[in-house]
Amino acid sequence: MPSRPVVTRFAPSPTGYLHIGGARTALFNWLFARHHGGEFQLRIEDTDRARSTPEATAAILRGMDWLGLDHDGDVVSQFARADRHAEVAHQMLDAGHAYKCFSTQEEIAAFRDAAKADGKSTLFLSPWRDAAADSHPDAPYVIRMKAPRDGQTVIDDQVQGPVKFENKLLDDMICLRSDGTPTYMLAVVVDDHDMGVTHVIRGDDHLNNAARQTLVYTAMGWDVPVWAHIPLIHGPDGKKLSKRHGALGVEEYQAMGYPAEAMRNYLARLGWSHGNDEFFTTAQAIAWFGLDGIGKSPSRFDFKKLDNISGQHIAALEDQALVDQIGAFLAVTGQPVLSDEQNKLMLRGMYCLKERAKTIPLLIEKAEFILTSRPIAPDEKAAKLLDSVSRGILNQLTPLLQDVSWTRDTLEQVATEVAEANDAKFGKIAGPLRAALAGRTTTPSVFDMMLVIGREETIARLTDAIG
RNA sequence: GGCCCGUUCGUCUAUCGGUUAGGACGCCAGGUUUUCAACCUGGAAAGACGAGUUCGAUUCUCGUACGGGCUACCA
Repeated sequence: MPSRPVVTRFAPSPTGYLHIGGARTALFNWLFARHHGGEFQLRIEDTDRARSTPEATAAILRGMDWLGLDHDGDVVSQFARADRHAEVAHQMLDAGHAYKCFSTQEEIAAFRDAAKADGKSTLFLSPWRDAAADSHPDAPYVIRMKAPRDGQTVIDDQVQGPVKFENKLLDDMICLRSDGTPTYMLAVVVDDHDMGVTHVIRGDDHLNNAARQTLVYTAMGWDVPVWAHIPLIHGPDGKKLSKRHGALGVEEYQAMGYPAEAMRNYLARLGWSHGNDEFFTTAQAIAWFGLDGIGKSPSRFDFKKLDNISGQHIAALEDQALVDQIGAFLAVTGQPVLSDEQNKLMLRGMYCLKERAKTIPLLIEKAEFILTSRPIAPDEKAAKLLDSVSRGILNQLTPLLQDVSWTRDTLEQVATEVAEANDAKFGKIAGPLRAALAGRTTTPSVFDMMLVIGREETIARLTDAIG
């Protein structure tokens, strides 16, 4: 293994939002770099000018930022390095590793159509590969790699194992287009080399490309990076993830209220494992992550499991961190943020909220009794519980609350006594109490609510309900 | 069509020739309970198929089937 420090990179093309598969690829690269104390770099592959947009770049950056995948150094624009790519293409040309090809796109397309019709290989063998310079016409040309026609190229992939490719099946890929711009195939190699990338961790849709790219490394005399091609994430139906599966962009997950910590945990677990560990912190993931833990088969995205993991993280997060996350969530989703007073109450009540929510919005829903204010308008179900009999019992309870010590034990004792005095169990008055305090039928424990909002507010709400 | 990769409970996965094939999510049943959630106990649930190697295959090899990827002057 090289003694060079580990350098990984995530290299998305800015043609849309950061999708969930890309996010996982980024996460693996990030975890690997952090595990080794190396660098994680970000490169935007924007050489396709027609499809690249600054909006997409911004969305990718936002997604990375939300997931907490911080990169080292500046964001590299592949397009900005076009001159360097052209330089390398010409170096290969000068060294005899590449050649000028004057075949037009129409000629090549016609060849392929014919080959396809005949059921023959569509591999295009340029007639210009060995043409003498004095036979070159004065016409536009591309620079093609002069790939070896014999032997084989082996990709020693850290996930897939050794993969062999017959060189005769590899085409002379275009490095520089006829307009002088570089192709991705060339640019990716030049950039990875120049950026000092030691480990290329990417989707296995690039596995075939790795063979042709290896040829460029070899031609230039550069070190070939360590390859790790990870399986793609599939949709619930096992097919390739696509828009019809919904929720593809990471920002949508943010908007659904999954904590970033939970997303990192779930995404890491998708295709990577560390024994039977399911729930872990980011710090643990960094400590444990390695290429040998990556599986070889594609995995499917499962919201049920994400929900579960998310719930565990919410329960485990610090109260203040959760209050902060609620604030961030509200801001991102364009909702009014909480007042200082509400935040204070949220912090005080978080202990009885966080054990029961799988996502941030669910957490907010459970906190309705904190966020609401008098007079409380009970919803339909709650209103039903506040019948005359129940109101009568609450009327007995309310004055007793005036002087008891405001602790869970005494509140529970008083409530139970009132219930028994009415020949009922506590369960009988829990519903009406809940309805009166929150105006809802699903809330935290009634005693927890009383403790959080305090004696004065409790009595006021009960008095309102008694009417 | 050609090349490449993959295939363990419904899902995510453990297993690195010898296990009653383990865990998690989900599901079902029961328990607890102050609604929801949580929690506790129990349960159903898997090696795609066929050969071969071996004393012994989920594990190694080959074939088949199925799924996926690539096959652009896209990335």
